[in-house]
Formats: sequence, C-alpha cells, structure tokens
Amino acid sequence: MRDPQRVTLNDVAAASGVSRATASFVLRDSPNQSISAATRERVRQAARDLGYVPHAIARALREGSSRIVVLSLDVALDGNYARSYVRGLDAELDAHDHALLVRYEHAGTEATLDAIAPRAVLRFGEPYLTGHELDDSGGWRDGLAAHVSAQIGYLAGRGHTRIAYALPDRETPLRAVRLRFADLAAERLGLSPVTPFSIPVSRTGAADSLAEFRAAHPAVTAVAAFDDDVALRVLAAMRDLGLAAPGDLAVIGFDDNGYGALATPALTTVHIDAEAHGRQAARAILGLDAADLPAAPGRVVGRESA
Amino acid sequence: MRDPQRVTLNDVAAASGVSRATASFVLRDSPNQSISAATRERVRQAARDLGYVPHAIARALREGSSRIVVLSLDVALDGNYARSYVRGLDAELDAHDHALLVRYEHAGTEATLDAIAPRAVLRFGEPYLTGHELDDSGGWRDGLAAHVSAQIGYLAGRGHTRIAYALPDRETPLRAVRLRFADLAAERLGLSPVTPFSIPVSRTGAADSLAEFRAAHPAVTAVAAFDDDVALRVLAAMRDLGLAAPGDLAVIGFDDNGYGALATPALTTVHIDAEAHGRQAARAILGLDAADLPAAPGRVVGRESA
DNA sequence: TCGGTGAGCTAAATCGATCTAGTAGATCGA
DNA sequence: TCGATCTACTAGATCGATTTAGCTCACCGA
Repeated sequence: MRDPQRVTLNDVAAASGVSRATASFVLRDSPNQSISAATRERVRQAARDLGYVPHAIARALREGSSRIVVLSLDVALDGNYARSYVRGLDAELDAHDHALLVRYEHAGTEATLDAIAPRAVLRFGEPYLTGHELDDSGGWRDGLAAHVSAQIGYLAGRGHTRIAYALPDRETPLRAVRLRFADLAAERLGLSPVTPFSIPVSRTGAADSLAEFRAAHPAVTAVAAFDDDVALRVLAAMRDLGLAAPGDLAVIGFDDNGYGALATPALTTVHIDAEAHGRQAARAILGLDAADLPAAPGRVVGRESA
Repeated sequence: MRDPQRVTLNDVAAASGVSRATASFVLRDSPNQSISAATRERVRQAARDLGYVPHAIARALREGSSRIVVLSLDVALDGNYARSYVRGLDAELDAHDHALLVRYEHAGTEATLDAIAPRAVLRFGEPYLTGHELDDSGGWRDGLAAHVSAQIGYLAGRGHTRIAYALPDRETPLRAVRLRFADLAAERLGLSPVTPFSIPVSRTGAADSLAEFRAAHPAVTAVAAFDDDVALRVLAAMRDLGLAAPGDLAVIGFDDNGYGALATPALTTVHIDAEAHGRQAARAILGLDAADLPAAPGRVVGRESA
C-alpha cells in the first residue's frame, strides 16, 4: 500500500540533472558545500514543480529522531493556564518546523513514544508546576510563586488576615509546593501562615468538611483555592450551608477555567496567560535562546466571590 | 546524537547465531517460513535477554506507515463523552499494538501529519457527531438520536409538553442535527416541535436573551440544552432573573461535564458512556470487525434542575 | 543413481534522506 | 611545469526492519 505518487528526492535529482546528494545539499541548505547558483536554482525549481515534500519518516530514521515533540498529560486540559500554554507551545514549535502531539498518559506510554522517536517529551507545565523545591528566590516575577502571591495578595488587600488554603483531597505533588508559596506570600504580607483545608469531591462531603473546618477555625474570613474546581466546590458547600460569599467567607480561585463566571456569586480568580511559558518550553527543548520572550503575567479577575 | 545503546535486530541475530532475516521472521511470526523450534526459541530468548524493542521509525519507513493513529481535535476535550471516547479509543488501539496521539487542529496540520505517516487520521466523534445528515433512522439504539431522545423523553416524563432547545450562539455543524433529532423525539412522544433558542456567552447577555425568550414563549416550561455548558449558562441567567429551576423552568443538560453537580440547583443531564464508540472507531480504522462491541448507553442523571 | 521436494536457512534489495569521502577539472604561485 | 588549492559535484554507506528470491542439504520414490 505504498503511496504510488510520492515524489522523492531521487525524482527531484533526476529532474534537475544532479545527484541525490547535491539535491539534498541544496534543499537542506547545508553549509560547507559549494554549489553554483545556477544549479541551486534548477534544483529548487524542480522541487517546486514536482511538489516535493521530504519524507519525514525517512529523515527521522536517518537523523535518529523525528521533528515531533510530545506533550505528556495526565490530567484533562482544563483551565486557562493549560490552554494558553499549549497554544504557545504549539505556535513556537510550528515556527521552528516542529510539531506538537499530545499524549494522554497511561500504561503503554513507553512503546508509544518509542514509535515516533520524538525530539523531546515534555511533561505538562514543567518547570512551572514542579521543580520549585530548591529555588525559593526565583520565579517571583512570573512563576508559580508570583501567581500564588497575587492570589493571597488580593485577599490581603481586601483586609483579610486569616486565610485558609483549600486543596483537593487527592494527592498531587503540587499540593505541598502551592502551600509553601502561599505561606511565603502570607509571610511577606505580614500575615500568619495559611490554614490548609481539604475538600472532597462529593457535594455532601464538601459541605460537612466545610462546616467542620469553620467550627475549628472561626477566625478565618477568606479562602484561597488550589484551582477553580476546588473553589467551585467551596462555593457549592457554602450554598448548601446557607453561607454567602464574600460576606461570610470570601473565595478566590486559581486559573480561570470558564465555569467560575457562571457560578453565583461569580468566582473571583487568578487568570494566567501562559502562552509565553509554552514558548519558553519550546525553545528550551530545541536548545534555543529564550531570553527575548516576555513573562507570563498573572492577573486577578475580580468578580463577586471575593 | 544517536542512542548508543539501542539494541537492533542485527544484535539479536548475532547473539542467536542466525541471519537478520531469520530473526525478523521469528519475531514477526511470518507465515510461510519453516524455521525449527529450536532456532525460534534461541532467537526469542536472545531478544528477551537483550531487551530488543523494534525501532518503529525503521519499521514505518519499510511498511509505508507508522502504527500511530492521530485524533484530530478542534475543541477542548470537555465533557464525559469526549473523555470516555478517548479512553476507549486509546485502549482498543493499544490492544492492537497501535498508539493514539492527539492533534490540536490549526494551520500547519498537513505537515505534521506527514511527519509521522499515521495509519489513519480520525476526526473526533465521527461518525457519532456528524454524518447524520442523510440517515434519519440510524442511531436510535445508542447513537446521537437515542441520546437526544433520552433527554427530551426525561422532560416529557415529568409532564412537560412545551420544550425549548437551548443552543450556543456560535455556529456549529451540530446545531442543525441536534435540533432535528430533538424534533423527531418530540414527535415520537406526541409533543409539538421544540423551540430553538440561542444563548450568548456573556452573563448579562444570557439573562437578557432568556427574559426575551420567556416573554415570546410563555407556554414553555422546560429547556433541553445543547450541552452542560449551555445549560449552566441558562441556570446562571435564571438566577440573575430571580427564576428557580425546576419550578419556573426545568433544565436538562447534555454530556455530564463535571461542573453541573456543583451548580445550584444541581444540573440534571444526560451521561453518555462512549468508550464503546471509541473502540468502534479504533476497529474501523484498523479494518477489524466490531460486531461484538457493546452499545454506548446514555442515561439521564437526575439531579435537581429537572 | 537421478530428479524432485521440502525443510531450514541466508544474501541482498528495499524504503527515502543524509552525509562522508571522495573525484574531475580549473586556477594559481613559484 | 609541478604541486597545491579550490570549486562543483557524485558514489555509496548509513539508519533498522522487512521481504523476495534463492541456496544447501537431507530424504524419497522410481
């Protein structure tokens, strides 16, 4: 079932009366080759006329890896961060003649990756979402630290001094990191550390947890959430308990996921434009300089809940 | 930068004292080859010992296409349908030694696809979500028709006879199809056709549209929505207008997206298990029989809004 | 004892692009 | 006039797996 009309480099070489090697040199623009302008033009013209498209599989076999970058995801592509990150990554790779493919992680990942010999495999969000273990000072301009800081700062600016940090009840490596940055931000603002608080997925469970938490920590007046998902669960629990935001408890989410605007009260959240992060990741993978890229700004979208 | 420790077929052949051809025959289990049991065992043992993994790029070059199937998406992978579809597709391809990669559509798609010579390119949801233009009868067991029918049927079962169909205001090829199936379902149930109704993204716009719609169609007592997203917009608009669901207007969504449960009132919706659809798509692509696969059932998740 | 057959294997072509190690011929300085 | 150097190109190896076309025996029947 081979494609019978595929135009190969051999065809181009034959059509322009040169060897395959010369044709390749011209089309690849290889350095250290002296080829006359006339010949170059003939080869290029032939390639254009025949509609030559290099066969990427063959090239990959020769080069040892394909021009594909795989993004490995273990979660849904939810939230504005993820969406803008992928947009930037895709655009930048495109600009450098590479392609992005997304892989949903599960068993068998190894074999899959082997199958396309990607130039690189990227785990979603690295190094933004992880890798903060050692570096406390960095990342305050546009990293996770800055974004968490904006979240806490918004609540502080509204006069809140006792703040809870609402977390999903499943384990994630991010929990500890986010909590630490929240504490650091609180410290910088002269507040006491945030009080962590897990909220379950089930709606009744969420209400029970919140009631219990409120009883144990009556001084808390505001909740910063791990993400909008968690924040929406907090809002739902509050409604079920007859509490109003922001009056009884102010709530701020993280990473504008599109559903917060539909809640009542509408969810205040942190919106992160991660397109630059995506571009940075692309440059890093390709070994290019990324110094000229802008930062990924986070801004608070003030709605009703805080 | 070639991987220096890659184990090739040559290594396996050398280690087991046979030619490359023989090794390939054994490992591929090629028919029409007579190879002694002893030799087969030696080759297999060597492959195991060395940890041989066939180089998929080389194989793809030889075979003309790789064992990769690309799923082309133009939307976010939202909702339960999409997630379960991908799960099934992935699992089934895995079972047949193929791999799934997801491609987010945009300019430059052609070049990307060329780069991995995929065995097939699949557009999301086909033939479930499209291709209904000509075929009215199909899909009443587990297709889109059946699922829309379940949605309308649920409202009918609750005594509603004048039903609106809420649609997103952006154009999508699905609008017309869904609307037709809703009308067919209404007709089967002896109801008058559904009244279409577009709801904008902006929250104030949504409230205005709904108020206007209610004024124009006072007899309507229930809304079936295009998806949960639209349904949540309807619920938000209702709250903004001081209306209660299901008292003033019953609302049912479509394709349980996870956020409906957090709304107040919690959103009643149609939950579709599309894993079988994903598996069917995989079989179709690989040219295998899919007769033994189960149907993709849809069921109504009754919560509070209808 | 010869032709035929089948078992058990192998050499080499193939897929398409890349790139090393050349060759042929022109030009130049001494 | 000889070697050196440069320009302009090419033959062929290479990446790794698959597969066609054979090759060498052993054995069988006549």
